[in-house]
Parts: sequence; C-alpha cells; structure tokens
Amino acid sequence: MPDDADKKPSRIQRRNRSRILEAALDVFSQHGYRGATLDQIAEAAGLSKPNILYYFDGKEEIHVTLLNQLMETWLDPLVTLDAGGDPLTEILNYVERKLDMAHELPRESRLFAGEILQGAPRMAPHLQAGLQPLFEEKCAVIQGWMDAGALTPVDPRHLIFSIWATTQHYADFAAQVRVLMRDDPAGQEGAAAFLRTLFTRLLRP
Amino acid sequence: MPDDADKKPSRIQRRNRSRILEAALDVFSQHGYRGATLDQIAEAAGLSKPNILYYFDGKEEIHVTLLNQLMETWLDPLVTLDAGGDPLTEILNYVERKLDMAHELPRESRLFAGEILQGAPRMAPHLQAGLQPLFEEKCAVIQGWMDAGALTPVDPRHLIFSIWATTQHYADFAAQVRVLMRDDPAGQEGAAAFLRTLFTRLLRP
DNA sequence: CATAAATTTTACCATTTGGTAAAGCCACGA
DNA sequence: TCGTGGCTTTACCAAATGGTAAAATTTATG
Repeated sequence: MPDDADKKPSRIQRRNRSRILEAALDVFSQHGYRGATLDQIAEAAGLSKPNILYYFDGKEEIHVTLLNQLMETWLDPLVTLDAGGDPLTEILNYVERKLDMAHELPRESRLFAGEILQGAPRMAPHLQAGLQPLFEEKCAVIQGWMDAGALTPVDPRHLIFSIWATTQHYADFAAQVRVLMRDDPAGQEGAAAFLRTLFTRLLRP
Repeated sequence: MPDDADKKPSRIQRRNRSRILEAALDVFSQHGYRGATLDQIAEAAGLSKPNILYYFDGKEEIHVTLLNQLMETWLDPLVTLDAGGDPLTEILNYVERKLDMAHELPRESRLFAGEILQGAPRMAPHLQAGLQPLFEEKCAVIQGWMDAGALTPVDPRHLIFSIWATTQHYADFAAQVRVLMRDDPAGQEGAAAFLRTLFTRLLRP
C-alpha cells in the first residue's frame, strides 16, 4: 500500500495521487462532499475507481487530504501580515492577496466554503488548532496598530471577517455575480478598486 | 393527489406540507441537496417517507418549493429600499435588515448559499428573472444618490455585493465565526456596530 | 532476462436511497 | 351505520454508490 507513511512515494504514485487530488478538487468543490461520487472523481482523474482506492483509503481521506493542503495556502496571506509594516498598506495588501486568491483559486474557496457551510464536520479541529491562534495573533497586531493611532479603531475580529466575506464572495457566489455583472470584463478590476476604497475609508485615521 | 393546483388544500394538507417544508429546510440547509435524504426529512417531519411523497412529487420538488418561498423573503429588504428616503439611512437600514435576517433565518441563508455555491443549478432562472431586474433598479437608485452628491461615488454593484457578503457571512460561516469569537455573547451587537461604521465611513460624503 | 514488487483491471458485494403499488385506516356526510 | 374519498402504512424495487478480492499486468531491479 502506498499509504504507508514510511517509504518515499514513487514517480507513479506522486503523479497519480496529484491527478486524483486535482480531479477531486473539481468534483468536491462543485458538488460538495456528499454530492461527489468516486466514479466522478475516477473519470475526471482518468483512472478506475478501484485504482483510486489503491491510492487513498476512501472518499473521506481524499476530502480530508484536500482540506489539509488547502489550509496552508488559505492562511498564508494572513501569516504574512507583518506587524512591522505600514498598517494601512499591510491591510490593503492582505485584501488584495485574498481577492487574487478568490480569482485564481475559486475551487479551493468553494471547497472551504462548503465545508464551513455544513458546520465544518471534517475541519473543526483544524479551525481550532490552526486558524484560531493565528487569528488571535493577528487581531492583536491590528489592535496594536489601532491603539497606536495608526488606524481607525474598530473590532479587529469583525474587520477580518469583513475582509474574508467580501473577497471570498467573488469566488463562492460567482454564479450570482456572473448573472448580475452580465459578464462585465472589468469586473475583477472593479472589485479590487472598490475594496481598496472600502477599507481605506474605514481605516485611514 | 393534493398536488393538483385546482382545489383548496385541506387543514391536514396545509399542516403536513408545512411540516415537511420546515423539516426539509433543516435538512437541506445542513447537508445540501444531495447530502439530504428523504428518510432524514421524513424523520424530522414525523412522517413516513411514502407519506412525504404523497404531498410532494419528489425530493427535487421539495427543494424547489423551498427555494421559491425563500426568494421572496430574501429580496424583501432590497425591495423596500426607498428612492425617496435619506440615502445613507436607507443603505444603513438595508444593512441592518440583512444582518437581522442572517441572525434570524440562518437556515434560509445557508440554503441559498449552498445553491449558489454549486452554480445555482436549480435557481439560475430565478436569479435572472427575479433578482437581476431588482438589482439593476436599485443600482440605478444608488447611482442617482451618488450623482446627486448625497453619497460617496463607488460602483453600486460592488457596494451591494459587499453588503450581501458581510451580512450573510455571519449565517453562512457561523461554524467558523463561533470558533473565532469564542461564543462571545456580544458578537451580534458587535457585528451590527462594525457594519454601521464600515458603510457609514465608506458612503458619507 | 527473470523475478519480485508495484500497479491496474475485472468481477463482485452490501448498503443506501429515491421512488412505487397496493392494502389499510379514518373522518365525515348521507 | 355505511360508504366514500382523503390520508397513511407496509412491503417492496431498481439504481447508484462506496468499497473489496483477487487475478492480470506493468515496472523496477538484480
């Protein structure tokens, strides 16, 4: 079994595991955990169903693997928020990076959203252990900036929520945005400009 | 069959249909369309599965009925946005009503979010026919206010998106918010105050 | 090349799930 | 009290789905 954690994976293993994860990201992000089937994933990956189960112990393990990988990418922009940088610039860069991610990694955004939407059944530990400490650390950084008078004082927790909400909206609600923007090609630029204005006007002292 | 559209529904029919819809809202909003089963809905409704299929033609009809009912409630706050009122007050009231809905009707919010997240497969027509005209009408109203100098000029479309995103976030991502707010009882008040500040500072000329 | 190990396929299986047929029950008006 | 029509239950079914066993095949290695 290739799942044994001790030995190095072969070339074939790396190739097929990543094929499977790529296909599973497509399928899970579009249909949700329960709505996705191993047959769909198998077809999208160009492998047979039993072959997929040769590389992963089951449907759930694929999903969890995807979620774990996602967490790193997802939290990275927040990790790089620098307490030593210029406060407003740091926040605006964070907003911009999150918005870029929504545009470049919409499947990841939707996978995450679907999981949280259903009560985070497979991710509650990760939220508690991985996200919560980081969140509180960065809230403290932002609070420090506000105490120093470098930013308008607001609750940093709600500030971060509003950044997540407004940026991820463009990925998670893309079906709606597409209808209402009538496929305006300048939509992406417009969103970036709007959010820059929104958070600048909120935070500039 | 009670599905015939011609006759008036009996007392029993009204009671059981509403029981089923109430149960289905619970189950669909928690597990998504595919993740929900008729057995779950039946148990939650206190009825047998065949009995549920006596009142609805199938799983999909229950889901669609729920979505249709939802649209009215959902769009109502936007409908009542009054072109004749004070611009900033109108917007802030809209934000407040949307936030109240997120707190009072989180299942409805999640049902809607789940549907959009998966590409709105059962609601695209409704979006086009119901939401789009209303959206464009209200965008024009807001644009008028901005042209008149009553509000800071920003793209009204992105403004509305940001209102939807920030308010619905508290329902759709409740599992995450709960972890990060550590069950702070003042969370609801805090959100309202933050959003009031956010949109006031954005829009006040 | 020969052989062992890794990979893939074929043929299944048990459970779940949306849905149906038909018998039984029950309220209510004649 | 007896039908009659609306409602409910029992007993099913076919398809889909996650998963397995084991044979067959390919790949790496001495």
